Amino acid sequence: MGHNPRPALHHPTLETVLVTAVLHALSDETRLSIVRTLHAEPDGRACGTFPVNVAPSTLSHHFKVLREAGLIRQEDRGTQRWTVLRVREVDARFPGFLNAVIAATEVASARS
Amino acid sequence: MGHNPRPALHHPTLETVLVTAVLHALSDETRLSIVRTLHAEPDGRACGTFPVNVAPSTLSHHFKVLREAGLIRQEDRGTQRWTVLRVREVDARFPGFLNAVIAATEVASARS
DNA sequence: GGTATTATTCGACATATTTCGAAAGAAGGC
DNA sequence: GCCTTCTTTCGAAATATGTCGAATAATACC
Repeated sequence: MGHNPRPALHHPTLETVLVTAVLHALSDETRLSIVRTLHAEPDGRACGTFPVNVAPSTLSHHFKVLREAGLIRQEDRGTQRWTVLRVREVDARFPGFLNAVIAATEVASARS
Repeated sequence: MGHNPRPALHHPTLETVLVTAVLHALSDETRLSIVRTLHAEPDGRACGTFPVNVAPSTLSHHFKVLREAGLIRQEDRGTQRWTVLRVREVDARFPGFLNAVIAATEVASARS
């Protein structure tokens, strides 16, 4: 590999994450859309493949907020950064929360 | 009554409220504390009785955010403004969501 | 009408957050 | 080593948000 490998990403344990940080992370339209997409695709996705309308730098910002809120796990695969939702960990920490949020967004988009 | 009664407060129907607005409303420590307090007291409370540490003007701001997110209902009783959580309406619109959020905060405060 | 109580509004300030383009950087292929 | 691909970082700008004190305003009591 290269002589300066990318630094390892920090993934906080769910126990250290504030409830308000999680709620804040999900209160943004773009981040909520990312989480919905990942919830429907347990195998995850590469950064550049999400159906969102923001600049790549803004997307990096949003991934960072989600990662620091403990909602996603990311790892590098070649030039791509792969993202999965930390469903089990979030469900263990906040039982029923993620499903309720996803369900709430589905009602909203069904009405649109 | 007086000749200039206070204008009626606007309480949006839950159908018109964005999921992100609800999540945003709850992503603040003070507002989350208000919602927890109200969840435990279905009869509601007067504005000045909540165990929070902010100025009255800031509290008014937070009540406004919660009201506009459709989470609380407020009415005037003499010089007091009474507040209740709109539990049934929120549960009807976002089944399981409110309980999951409250449960999440209880885990958090149990760990403190 | 004056006073007390309760709460809001107003305006200002500080901080937080979202956004982007340009530059930078790592991995991979040739 | 160069080029391509993918993504991040940096710095800046705009917007959003939380905070407060002072002033305002309605209700209630006398």
